[in-house]
Amino acid sequence: MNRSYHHGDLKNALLDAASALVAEQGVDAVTMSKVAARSKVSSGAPYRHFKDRQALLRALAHRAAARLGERLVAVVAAAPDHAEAFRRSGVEYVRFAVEDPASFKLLSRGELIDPSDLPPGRTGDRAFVDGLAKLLEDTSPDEPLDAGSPFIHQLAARCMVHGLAYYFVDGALAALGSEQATRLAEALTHAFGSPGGPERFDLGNWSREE
Amino acid sequence: MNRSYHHGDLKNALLDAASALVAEQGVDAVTMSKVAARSKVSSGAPYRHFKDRQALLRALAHRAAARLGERLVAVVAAAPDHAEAFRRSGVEYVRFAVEDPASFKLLSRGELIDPSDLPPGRTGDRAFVDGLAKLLEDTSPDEPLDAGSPFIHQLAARCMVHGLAYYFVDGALAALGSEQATRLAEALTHAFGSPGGPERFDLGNWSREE
DNA sequence: TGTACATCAGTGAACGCGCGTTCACTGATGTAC
DNA sequence: TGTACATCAGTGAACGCGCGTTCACTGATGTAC
Repeated sequence: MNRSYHHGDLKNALLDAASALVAEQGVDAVTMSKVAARSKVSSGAPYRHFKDRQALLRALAHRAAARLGERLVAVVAAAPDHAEAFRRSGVEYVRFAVEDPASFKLLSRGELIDPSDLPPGRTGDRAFVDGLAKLLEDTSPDEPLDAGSPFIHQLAARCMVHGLAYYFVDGALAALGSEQATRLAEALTHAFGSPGGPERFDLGNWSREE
Repeated sequence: MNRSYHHGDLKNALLDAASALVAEQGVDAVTMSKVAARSKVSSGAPYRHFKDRQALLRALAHRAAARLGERLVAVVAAAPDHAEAFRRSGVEYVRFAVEDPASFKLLSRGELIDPSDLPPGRTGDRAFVDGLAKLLEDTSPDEPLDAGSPFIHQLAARCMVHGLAYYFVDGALAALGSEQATRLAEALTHAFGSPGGPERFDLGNWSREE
């Protein structure tokens, strides 16, 4: 924790600088030079802590996933029942996005997430996608899908909160301010009860096949 | 339309090449060199048709907005009533995203859209955001928002289809294939009737203050 | 406490590369008579 | 139809720049005795 010489905690300072760049200009604007300059170190210094640019971005995404995971776990733990846990997870997802847009953007870019070292909480995601795929397989393409299926229900909720978060972070609703995001998230999620399935959204962690 | 020498239609060829790059590697991967190389012309040739890189990207976004606009107009025209028009617009939005992911990605990046030269169809967007803002103002922050409001209803629908489109284009559901996107969009939008408001989603055109 | 040395974190110059953009040029096309 | 000339689209070399990454270095810190 000393900050006299040798910076003290350059690794986290670099991550913070990179995070700010993501929030301001997007993932592609994260360059080693800019990250180093923002942290007031020379251009070579980051390589003492990260093998290369990819490693820094991965570490950043990993930190983002951990932050989202912590928030969702806390919200679920405080909820009185599954239905409320599910609903509040959705609201918390939107809050996370507007309060930490850099993390949200990183998690939306699946290619940065290494599935092998994700924090607890994402276990249910692959199962959800698999279940959805199975539902699609088991239903004839000509028949409408079962609107009462928990998968359809949960998908609708996930899409809704993700879309809302997206509009606030990168879209038309950014001008409204973050408190309004929470209010709208409350309003939208109240239309959805618990599907009786998984008790969390876990939205940010959906992995993508590469 | 001759293609002997002088390429014939280089302008559109450049846009197509850029579009392919967006779909494959994202907006930031669009470089003048790569666009020129894909079109089999020298690196300076694009400057006969576009002032600079920004101009090319803007033209691309403009073309994307026009394509979405046309599709939505056609779908609305074919619908028997407002409720169906609204619902089918949502489905069409998802279909557009999976069939032309490059256009979808471009339209999601508001900063590329010049509001002054958008195709017909986006007129309602600013009104929608304004109406939503007014609803938020008129309601005390401590009171829940009116769940029956057409604004809340339409917002929920817009967020849902945008989220679904996003997951198919850039996220966890990409592995499922585009036919499944349509089926899921049908299932999700059937839960929503028309709010009695605007008869289209116009989702891709929300402008952003810069 | 004091000295000697190993370890470590940050320096700053250097590299090769791909980028956006410019520009004098060349060769095909369109037009006037 | 044929010639002369203006227009236009694409060429390819060149530029300056910021990038990711490397590396010999330096100076602070930690440790052994």
